[in-house]
Amino acid sequence: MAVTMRDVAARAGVSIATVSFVVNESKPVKEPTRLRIEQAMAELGFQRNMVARALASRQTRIIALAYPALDHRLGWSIVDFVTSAAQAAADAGYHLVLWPVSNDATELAELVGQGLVDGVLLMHVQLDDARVEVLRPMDIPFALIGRTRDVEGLAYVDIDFDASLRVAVDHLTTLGHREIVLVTGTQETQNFREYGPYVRLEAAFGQVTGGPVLRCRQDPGSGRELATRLAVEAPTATAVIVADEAISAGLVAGLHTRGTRIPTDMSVLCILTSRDMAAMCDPPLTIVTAPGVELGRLGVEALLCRVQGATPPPPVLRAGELLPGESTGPAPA
Amino acid sequence: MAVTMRDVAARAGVSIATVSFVVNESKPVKEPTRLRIEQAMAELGFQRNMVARALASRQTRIIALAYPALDHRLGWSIVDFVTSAAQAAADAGYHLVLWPVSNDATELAELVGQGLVDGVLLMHVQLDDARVEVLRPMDIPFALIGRTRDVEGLAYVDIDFDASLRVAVDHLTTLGHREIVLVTGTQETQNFREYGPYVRLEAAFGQVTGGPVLRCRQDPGSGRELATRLAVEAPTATAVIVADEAISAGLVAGLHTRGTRIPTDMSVLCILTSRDMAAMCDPPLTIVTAPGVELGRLGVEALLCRVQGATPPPPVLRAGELLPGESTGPAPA
DNA sequence: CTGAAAGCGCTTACAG
DNA sequence: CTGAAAGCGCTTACAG
Repeated sequence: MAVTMRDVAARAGVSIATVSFVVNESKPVKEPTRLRIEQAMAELGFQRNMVARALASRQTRIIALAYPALDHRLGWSIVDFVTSAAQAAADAGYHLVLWPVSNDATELAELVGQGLVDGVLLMHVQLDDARVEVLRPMDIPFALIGRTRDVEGLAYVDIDFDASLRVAVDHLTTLGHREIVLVTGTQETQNFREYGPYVRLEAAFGQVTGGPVLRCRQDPGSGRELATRLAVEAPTATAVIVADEAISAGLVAGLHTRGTRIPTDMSVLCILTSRDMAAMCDPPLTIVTAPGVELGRLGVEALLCRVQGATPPPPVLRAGELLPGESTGPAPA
Repeated sequence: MAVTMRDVAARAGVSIATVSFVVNESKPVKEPTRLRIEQAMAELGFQRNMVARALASRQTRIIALAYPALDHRLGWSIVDFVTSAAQAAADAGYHLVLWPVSNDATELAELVGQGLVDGVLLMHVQLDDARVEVLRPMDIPFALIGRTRDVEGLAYVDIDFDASLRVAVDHLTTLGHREIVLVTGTQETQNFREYGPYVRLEAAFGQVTGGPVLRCRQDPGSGRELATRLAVEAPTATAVIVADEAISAGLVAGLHTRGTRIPTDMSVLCILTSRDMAAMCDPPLTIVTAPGVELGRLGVEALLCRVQGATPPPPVLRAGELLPGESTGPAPA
């Protein structure tokens, strides 16, 4: 039913090999021959069968995005990230398939063993990530969005947490704040520990300020309750840096409810989030952006370099940038 | 390098056909033979090559989720939806690939022509959707999340907008509100017109209340400005139903800034959004939920019925349910 | 119940 | 520059 290379070859009076050469531009073909073939293809509406091509060439041109569907709450900025990764793949002639895999990683091995994908992109990487150890010996190219403790030999793109955090702290200290709290998310499940972003932000925060860290479940309801905890556990703090989108909006709402004025009584800065998120709060939040769109594209590009055997690009770290809103102001006297 | 059926067959002393029969359980195989084969598979760590299987069986077991990446802003509830669709596909032994396609639909025809997918799931359906017309004659199964004006012969799952809106309006009228405004999003691009959800909500709203409709760009910043428009264009309204997540949070923040008290001066209800979204606002919003998780699963199931040639399930409409928050209250006297 | 063989629609050495 | 042919790793009538 579908038009095959055989049909095109017959119509153009050539062999299917020659058709393949022009379709793939894989070998020079004489002008007149090429024109005949191209015309035949156009007339018949030929489209090459990707599955057959995949089998013969040992390349599916599909890459997988593995994300731990169950073990970690997906933030909203994930939308930008995934969209941009899918688009970057499409631009390079690849397809992106979504693999919701549990973090125990055996599932990942099975999936890879099916031979359906040319490479795997891992997101939500933990410091010691079982998935990396599974993939390493499997001779399938992979790249990380995020990074493990030991990144020797790995292809990855990640946020520059040190720089991002410094941007946030600098902004606040310039405003006169001396007692700053950092809020990160909790590790929620057995299979999910030592999430890179939290560990690295906390480490950077410890170095720069030595201030206290509060951990909070990653949902707006818990963020709301955090307003109370903050008053109890860090009564003298004048500013808070929140490292999770879901928490921050809830926190702002919770502070409101308690009658804490932002930024008069308390400055709030949300780190690694989006402009839209900022505008949703009242007052509009000061944020340090999450480079999600950029990381999606860079991650796919890094992976495709490996897939295509090109020299892998050096690992990339991207810092977020400060977008001043109205949720931060001078420290109270 | 990889273990093939040929290897397994050799080791078990059978033909590859027989191996295939046990792998697929497609024909009865005598107990002892089956055991030998299963042992051989285990010893060799055999996994069948999905690409070869796809070529031979004419089924890739991949389904595509086509979403208009550029023409429409993705809401946050999309995360639940996509995750649930991917999971439902995985549960049924299928993979979900993301296709960011422009709305002009020729791209879609090309992608389908590649023979990579067994079926297509369309989201963000417009009343007259070019993609549906492209797909109809292409003898590839497809299903819609949402629905066109004419649904004759189509497989779809959608929100029950009439019922969902009625739930919202009932809640407000019970509280004594008589002047209610509906806020929907704008159609932003040439390629994107008459978005089903807005058209249907507006129609239902017209029938039930006859009240005014305001349209707003779908981002929190515009939602914020909407607070002012509301005062000008519907000065006597005491309640507003907002049909977009991005707008609603901005609106609440904007009302705050203007000094409008919620719900004392104005009740705000967000329709078709999530519990998390509700908790992010202050006060926590009263909402009618978006059945995103459920629709993701149902959409995949409807599509797979068609793919597998089963009798297609009857179209499903799901209403959201009311989750009372603190953003709605008695109408001011 | 099991096997030999054709075939899915391509790609890719190898000849010429 | 072009073609005949093997082969990618399976599935599936068709025999037996």
